[in-house]
Amino acid sequence: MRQRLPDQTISAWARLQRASQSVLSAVESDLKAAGHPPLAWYDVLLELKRAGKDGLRPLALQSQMLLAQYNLSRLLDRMAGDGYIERRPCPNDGRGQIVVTTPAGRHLLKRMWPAYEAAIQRHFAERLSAEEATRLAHLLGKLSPR
Amino acid sequence: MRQRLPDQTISAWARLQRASQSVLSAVESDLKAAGHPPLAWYDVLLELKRAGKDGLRPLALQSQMLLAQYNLSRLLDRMAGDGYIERRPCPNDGRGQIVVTTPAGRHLLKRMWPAYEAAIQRHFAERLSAEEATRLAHLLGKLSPR
DNA sequence: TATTAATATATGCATTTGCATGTAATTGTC
DNA sequence: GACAATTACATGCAAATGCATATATTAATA
Repeated sequence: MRQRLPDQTISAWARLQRASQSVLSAVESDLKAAGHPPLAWYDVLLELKRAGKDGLRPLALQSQMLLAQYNLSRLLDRMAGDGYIERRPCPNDGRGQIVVTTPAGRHLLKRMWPAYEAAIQRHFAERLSAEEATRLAHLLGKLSPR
Repeated sequence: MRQRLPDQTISAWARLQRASQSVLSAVESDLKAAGHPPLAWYDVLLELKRAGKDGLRPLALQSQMLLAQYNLSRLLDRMAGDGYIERRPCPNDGRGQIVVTTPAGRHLLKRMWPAYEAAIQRHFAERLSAEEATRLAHLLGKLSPR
């Protein structure tokens, strides 16, 4: 321990816990109320869409989403079980897979967005000015890998 | 849906998810590596300590920690099982309880702090200047209840 | 003051997470 | 090019979480 933490730091830390907990669970709750699957499903589908035709290796999804390997593996199980994604063998690497969205998955992504956008608006965006959002994004960017 | 979300807002939102996930799990992991219970245990003990001699109703802890009622109930089960807290009948309200720390609980709070402080330093504080921490605290404060 | 509604907390059961480890393929080394 | 080490992903089992509902008590109403 090099030095005692200053009060503003402790306060920022406490608020990070509270704010993320509060906003994330409110958004999750709105999604569920609209009859949709959890946020993580949306995130997976979005990453896959961004990745395009070739899909993504689970490994890449993992580091993008900061999800534990076994959690992603089971999340993909569930999403594949519901027909939203497909696992394909990876041509370059026999151990790996390529994950791609199905048409149903791409459709789900579209269907979820209105509820998701409204939830972000209600629980997050509404509480910040444009400038505040920019500053917050900048500060939070310092806290996660790359 | 009143309006499309601006890009900075979406970016801030995405970074809130990533940053909180990244930092919280890193801190949890350091605590566990040091042989300590999860963060939530520390939070409970700290709130109880702040509340002083009279302890707290679970209801109060719940809203302070933004924890679901059943989750808090079971968290208290575990902590009581390990002897860190005690549930006492509530004099004013026969339905309720008063939760207080035991000596072992107060001791745990002290023992956990060095590892916790170091983890906050390493994964959070180190990445922000004092001024940035202040600004971050201010912005995050807008996002959670009161 | 019965009776109904609301509140505080607990709990059975299904789902999810975490941990440890398994399996199969690939890479590195000699 | 054989063999050990590493990597990618899966999985059995225990713990935690979420959901629905139960139980006991207090507050509200008629």
